[in-house]
Amino acid sequence: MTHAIALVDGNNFYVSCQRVFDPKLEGRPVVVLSNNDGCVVARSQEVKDLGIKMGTPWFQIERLARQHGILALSSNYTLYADMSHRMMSILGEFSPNQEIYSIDECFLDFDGLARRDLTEYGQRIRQITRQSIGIPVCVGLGASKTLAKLANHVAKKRPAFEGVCDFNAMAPQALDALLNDIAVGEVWGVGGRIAQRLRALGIQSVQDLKQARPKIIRQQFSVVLERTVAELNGVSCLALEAIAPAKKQIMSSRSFGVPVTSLDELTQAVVAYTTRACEKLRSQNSIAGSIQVYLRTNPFKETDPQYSRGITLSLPAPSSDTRALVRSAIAGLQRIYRPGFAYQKAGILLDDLRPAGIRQISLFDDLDGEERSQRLMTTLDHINRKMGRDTLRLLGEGLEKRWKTRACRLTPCYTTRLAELAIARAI
DNA sequence: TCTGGGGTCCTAGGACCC
DNA sequence: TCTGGGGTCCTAGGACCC
Repeated sequence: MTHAIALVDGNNFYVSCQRVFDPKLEGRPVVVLSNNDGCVVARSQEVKDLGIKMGTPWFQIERLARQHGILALSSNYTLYADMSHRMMSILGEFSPNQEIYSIDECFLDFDGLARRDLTEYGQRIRQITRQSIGIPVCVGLGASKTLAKLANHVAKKRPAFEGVCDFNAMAPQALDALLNDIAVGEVWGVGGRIAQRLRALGIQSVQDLKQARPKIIRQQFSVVLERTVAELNGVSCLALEAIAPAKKQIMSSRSFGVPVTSLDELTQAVVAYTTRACEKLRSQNSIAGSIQVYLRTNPFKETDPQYSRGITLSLPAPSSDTRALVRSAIAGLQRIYRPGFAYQKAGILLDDLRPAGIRQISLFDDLDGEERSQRLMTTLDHINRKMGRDTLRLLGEGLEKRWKTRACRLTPCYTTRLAELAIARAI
């Protein structure tokens, strides 16, 4: 039996979230910038029509932006995360089996609904989501995740489909003709490099890749791309993962708002990043066995002396205690720091993660101390959840935080902070 | 002046073992 | 001149995704 898998995603998600709370943005060209107000990470349709590409540095298009009245906003991840939760819980109502794949997209399993008119069902999903939270979405359907992603691309790019495209409902010849008309680089898992190599082999369109010999693809590329070919042929190789597996690494890194030279300030930043990563670590109930610290100067400033280094330290014992991980992180930083450079970024990576509670106990372990540590961290997390992030924190983060990321165009946290609720006025 | 952050998976190659 | 074969584990690096 043919599977029916849907991919639903929010159109221009970050921009759409902003528009829900500020109607003045409707119909205007709007971009959302990455951390540090660096690059364009979301664009409204008006901006896409101007030919501005994803990832363009803001300073390169500032003049163009003034000409066309483009409004730029700092990214407000608190808002997007909250809107994402709401959207996902609405979409989850349409299938017993949902995989949340990213902040703005999820797969839905429609296998049990095979008798329904799924195109109509897709339209209903769009309508309800729009009504409930004001986010426009598109729906793609196919027999595998890869096909569902591709169908979603078609639903977005080709107005004739009106936001819903079901490959399963198309005649085989019509589908082949459509796939023949889509560049191979649009396939999920085919990035710039692989697309280039495929083209060199004469594989230009999605249809070409679908018809490629799996054995050759495996030889020339990898087992991953071989799987993609199978998926394009309707053989589902990638299962829907309704329960997100625990992360294997947890990273926290940021570019600085201003260049940083002193070990003191780098230490503050590293303490802050480690604190964040440990919160994430504990929230998935894991402990870390090792931590990597790295720092680097700004590679774009080619005239400046460059330095980039990282170091991995094994912890004396796997832990999720912020204090223990911070100790290791600082020790690592001290070993790789060199004075005389203008640093642009630092980060840490928690690695060798495993579930808390499963570990080898050694003769010298301080079990009482460990219990105290756990109680302390639980209390810390509880207070910070209740009273707001950073209510309780290590002094090592510093107070002034000159190095903090820039966000000059930040909008309010409309849905998560009482003081920043949107205000509606009746006229 | 100004160029993001956070993840995953796979492969190749070296070290080491029997 | 000739110089085993097969396995595991680890790490670094590449490619991809959003």
